[in-house]
Amino acid sequence: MAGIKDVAAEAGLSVATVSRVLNGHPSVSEDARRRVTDAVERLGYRPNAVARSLRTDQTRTLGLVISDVMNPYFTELARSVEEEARALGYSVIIGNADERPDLQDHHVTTLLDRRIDGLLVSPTDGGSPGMLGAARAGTPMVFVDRWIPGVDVPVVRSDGRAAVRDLVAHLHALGHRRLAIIAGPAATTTGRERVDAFREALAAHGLELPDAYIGQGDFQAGSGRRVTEGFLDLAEPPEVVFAADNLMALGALDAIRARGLRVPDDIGLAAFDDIPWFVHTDPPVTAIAQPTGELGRAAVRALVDRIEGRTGASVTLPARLVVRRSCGEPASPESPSPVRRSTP
Amino acid sequence: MAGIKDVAAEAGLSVATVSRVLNGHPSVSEDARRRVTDAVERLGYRPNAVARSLRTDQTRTLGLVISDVMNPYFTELARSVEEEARALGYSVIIGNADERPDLQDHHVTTLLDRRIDGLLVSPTDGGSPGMLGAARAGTPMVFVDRWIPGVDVPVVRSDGRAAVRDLVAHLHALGHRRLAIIAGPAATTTGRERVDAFREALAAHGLELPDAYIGQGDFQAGSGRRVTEGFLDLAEPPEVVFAADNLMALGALDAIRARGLRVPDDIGLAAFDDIPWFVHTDPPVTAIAQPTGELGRAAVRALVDRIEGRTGASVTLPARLVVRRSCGEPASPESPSPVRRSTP
DNA sequence: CCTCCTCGTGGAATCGATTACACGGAGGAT
DNA sequence: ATCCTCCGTGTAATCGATTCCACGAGGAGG
Repeated sequence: MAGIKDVAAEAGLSVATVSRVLNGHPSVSEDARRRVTDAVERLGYRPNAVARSLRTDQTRTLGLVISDVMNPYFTELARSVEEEARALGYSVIIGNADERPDLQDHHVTTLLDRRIDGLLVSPTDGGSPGMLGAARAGTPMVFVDRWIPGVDVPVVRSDGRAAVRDLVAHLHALGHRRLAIIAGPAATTTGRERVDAFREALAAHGLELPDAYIGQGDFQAGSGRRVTEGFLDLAEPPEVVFAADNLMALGALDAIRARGLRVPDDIGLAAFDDIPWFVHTDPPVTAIAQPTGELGRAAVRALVDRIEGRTGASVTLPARLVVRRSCGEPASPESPSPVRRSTP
Repeated sequence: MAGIKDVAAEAGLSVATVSRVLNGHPSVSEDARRRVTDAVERLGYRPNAVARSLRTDQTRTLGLVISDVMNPYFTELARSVEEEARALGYSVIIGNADERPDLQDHHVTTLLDRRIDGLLVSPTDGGSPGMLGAARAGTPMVFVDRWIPGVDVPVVRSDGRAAVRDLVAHLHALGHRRLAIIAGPAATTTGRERVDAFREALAAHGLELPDAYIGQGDFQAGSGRRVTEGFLDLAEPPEVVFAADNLMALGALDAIRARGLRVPDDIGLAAFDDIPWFVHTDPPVTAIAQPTGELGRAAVRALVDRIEGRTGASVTLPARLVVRRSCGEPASPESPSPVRRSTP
């Protein structure tokens, strides 16, 4: 492949001048500029990004370490991250941690070895050594969706508290009193937060959240199924199950269907994270929707701010409730709260 | 960040020896080896992959340019590609072309600029200039899922011909005669192939595929909706719609529901590409399942074979029909063909 | 006419690794 | 004792870019 030397030879100039033309440096004559661009054209020359990165100590690349690519929520996040990064002149390398701390660390170290300019992470657990090390070492970094308390890194996330309150109000208005939750891993912030918000919202209606109604999941479909089976085996099963992510909701749907039960008549279902498929499930699933695309874009902007020496602050965006039919039809036509209803 | 020189100083040896230890070169004394590993440990040294790549002219990185990350089929493909690559000691950089040739070219050139060792592509269209150039320039390359005829690059894909025959036999046995298809872009091989296979299978049953029953889609949900609306507006609408991918099936479901029609009573639906959500839609969707994970793994193996100087041949794996309820219940209890039935 | 700036350009150092080659010392063969 | 071989190690070239510094030409100002 042609190198900068070949271009210089072809243009009859030095590599220094060629480099200056390539980087839009002002002090180059119009004539030289033309000869260089012509030579580049003729040779089909493309600069070697590896060599350039070595010299300039920047790769114009962002690392994104995600908990689980197969989760549509994270897929959408990854997509918006890549879009915004591209708009800002950066590439993105995605690492899929699959909810495994060891894999997360593997990706973090690999990305650091490649000298990415900044790191976007939605941490799997309370903080793997490699990640903490990166944060301490001063690698520009931003947490997205989940974060690690006590680590001084901006967080871009959405606050589901209000939406969970809306959800509980909606369920309460529907007459449901025994509400259960399939929680995420206690080591993740989103895992804990959603349970807390749920419990709080319940309390506001004078309801309790007994331990039997808190199932421990891991954000994967399988755990949603297992936990739901446990709920259904209870002497007094819950009237509604709230899954803390969309994959566990899918598992819950599995378990319910396997028993020959029907949603919402026999048991209601709601989920955190809205996805296109929830419109088409049987029945359509009531869910809490995060502004996923906006989160991804905000995270990239915050990270690039840090990289380029600006401040790059934390961002929190509200989630909102999307009512569908999986918890039962409202008895009265009016909405239980100022909440948008999706088209059926 | 500590460099190899710092390690050499710390260990009281030359950079050459340090490098030899790091790369497991045999001719190093046990003593030197220990002193180096100790120094590495103390300094928390990690080799700079950028510098290493510049010198060795290999990045141990694969590029994967995918048509659409939001499509669960490609997500799963990407996941299996990354897994197999990791097992073989390679990283993967994913580029999302979003079914846009210009974006595809953007990613191909970016990846080439970064000097990736090999390229995995599922081409969006008949072949963008950058991609063709890469193939001609001798970049190790493998097509996955889709390919470009006339370009000498191994192809890893699945053959849906037999499964489509099974599907048509199934529909025919159910009594359906007016069968329509939502085709993919004619510029893609999968777009054309699926229509051809469908038409062929129809012919085997003495059925025709009139032009009015071929809708032109683009593998995105929106086109599935539009095409389906067209079908429903026909004086004699089809009894079953076969979508050439899962996203267009989702769109079809939208369109059908918007008219207040029911599947399968009013109209049947089948899709190419099976995904977990099809089990939970209303009703569960009959689909043709590709061995996605195996495709991704085979593609990586073929590509790495090429990179490392071995041959790396094309691979074709069969797809299979998964019968669910979206085309109607079989009148008689026996299966119409030797086909697996999924659990309801 | 001389001096001083500015501008365009080229030479060469540099980034952090790998690796060809040279070299010194130890040990075996003669 | 001499020579050869082999082994472990170090010196320096190299990969392909960027960029500091020096240099020469040409114009402005004295």
